[in-house]
Amino acid sequence: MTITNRGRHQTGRPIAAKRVITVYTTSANVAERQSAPPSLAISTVIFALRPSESSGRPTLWIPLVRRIREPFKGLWALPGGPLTHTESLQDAASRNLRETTGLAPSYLEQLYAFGGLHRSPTQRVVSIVYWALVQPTEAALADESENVRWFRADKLGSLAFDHNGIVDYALWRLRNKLAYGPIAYHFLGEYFTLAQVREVYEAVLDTQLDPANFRRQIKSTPEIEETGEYLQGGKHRPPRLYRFTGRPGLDPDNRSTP
Amino acid sequence: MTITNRGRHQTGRPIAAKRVITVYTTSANVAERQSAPPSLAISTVIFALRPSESSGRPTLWIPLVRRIREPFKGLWALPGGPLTHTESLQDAASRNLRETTGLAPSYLEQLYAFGGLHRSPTQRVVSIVYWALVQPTEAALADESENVRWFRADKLGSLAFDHNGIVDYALWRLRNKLAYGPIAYHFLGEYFTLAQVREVYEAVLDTQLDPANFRRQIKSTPEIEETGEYLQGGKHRPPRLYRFTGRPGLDPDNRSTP
DNA sequence: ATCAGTTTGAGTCAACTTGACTATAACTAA
DNA sequence: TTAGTTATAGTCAAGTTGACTCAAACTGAT
Repeated sequence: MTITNRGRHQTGRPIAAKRVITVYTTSANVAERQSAPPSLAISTVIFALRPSESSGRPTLWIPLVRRIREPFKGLWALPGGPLTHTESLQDAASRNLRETTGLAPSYLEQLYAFGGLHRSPTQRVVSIVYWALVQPTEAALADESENVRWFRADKLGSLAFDHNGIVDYALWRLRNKLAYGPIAYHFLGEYFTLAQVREVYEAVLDTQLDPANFRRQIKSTPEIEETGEYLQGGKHRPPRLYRFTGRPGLDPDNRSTP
Repeated sequence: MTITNRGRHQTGRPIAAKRVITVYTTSANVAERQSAPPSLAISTVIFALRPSESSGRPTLWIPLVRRIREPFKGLWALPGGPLTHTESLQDAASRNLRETTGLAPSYLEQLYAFGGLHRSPTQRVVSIVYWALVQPTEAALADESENVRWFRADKLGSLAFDHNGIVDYALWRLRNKLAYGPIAYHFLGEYFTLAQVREVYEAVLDTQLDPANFRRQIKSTPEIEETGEYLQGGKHRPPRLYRFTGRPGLDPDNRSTP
């Protein structure tokens, strides 16, 4: 939509009016590629917390899939795929996530539409990228195979296409949202202690936070609710369990959902 | 890009592999439409400050274009058009802006990719929407015609497609950015007084702000610089002129530009 | 039973920020 | 010269933040 004009150059639809006949094929030549509309793909940057091998403390991990064909055959890339006609962008991201990693996200938000001319050497592709958070219980069950593997977010190596830049941007966004919005809870289960929330912040922002000040700040946010429950089993005073009562929504797809 | 799979269901490219032959035409039937890839359009929400007719104080205005064909023929819509193959998303937005309104934006940022299934009654369209700020000197020169007209942002009436929702979201984003980031200056020229900055805030946020407190806060931001110049000509003490020294960049397209 | 070790959770205090408000400065117009 | 207007500095109380102290409540070892 959004096809508008002043009655001079443009004609209603993007390509329609010329009655272009386009043959898509994997070996399309340059002329054919130039007349084809840019392909549209959906990708997702998925974040989960998993214990680091060294320290055991939670750290940020991202699942990637290995490319099994050119371009960038053999390199790791973000999970993604085409957009089908019967699903919205967010549904496509969701489906994609499920198909490649077996995961159901607890938070899913559009990140950005990447459409630079030379993102792929073979084709003009516009990628609409989402970012997702999954809970550790989910992440532990996630499919892992020869072609799907989890990586520490700070040790990714060189990825296919412009995916390193996309991950950097997703990380920036995640840190930003964490600092300003109630997002940390989507990394956790329904009940959690304030220390667990702090561990999320410490892992994502890569800093140490003062426990006393942190709990004061978190407790002052309205989206969190005390329960009467306590987490037993530690070698110390049992911490109280809390529950998240807020709703995610900020972007247009989520804003109206009640 | 981002076409990845586990070697089972998917095949490299979205549609390519089946060697589909697709005929695009304005009267394409349902079967043809379903096999065509979703069309990609670029639209822009353009904001400028113009004096209100009633009070004379600056208020937010948006240029719209009239649709000259179905669907929604006769209704007002956001300026937009197709994405060509030789331009990036941002360039397409920029060109579009220039072609429909004659404007050059002083700020341009991606807003969101809208891709709901039923946004257009005739076609599946994914719109990548940008939002732009233009300076009032520019806005005053802007083309206006039978099919291009400026509207007050708070009095738009019913627009084509889902454009009312898009404008609402753009407004929300503008207000957010204004509150947290150095964005107000893009509504103004190179030199400005602190009172002018305050007028921008008051117009966009639709509130009254205390002049003394406002100047204290603004002066504490590093992106602003005192000049030795003063604005003469008022019926009062001449205010000092300031200059904006920061850079816009936050999203991936702008982050690296030095 | 008691004690050492741990984390939870409340509280204190100084530095800083914010909103409401006062006062003076510097111009124009009458 | 004076009234009107906005610019700009400053004060003060309330609220927030970061560094820090300390008691509470558990476990495990002695």
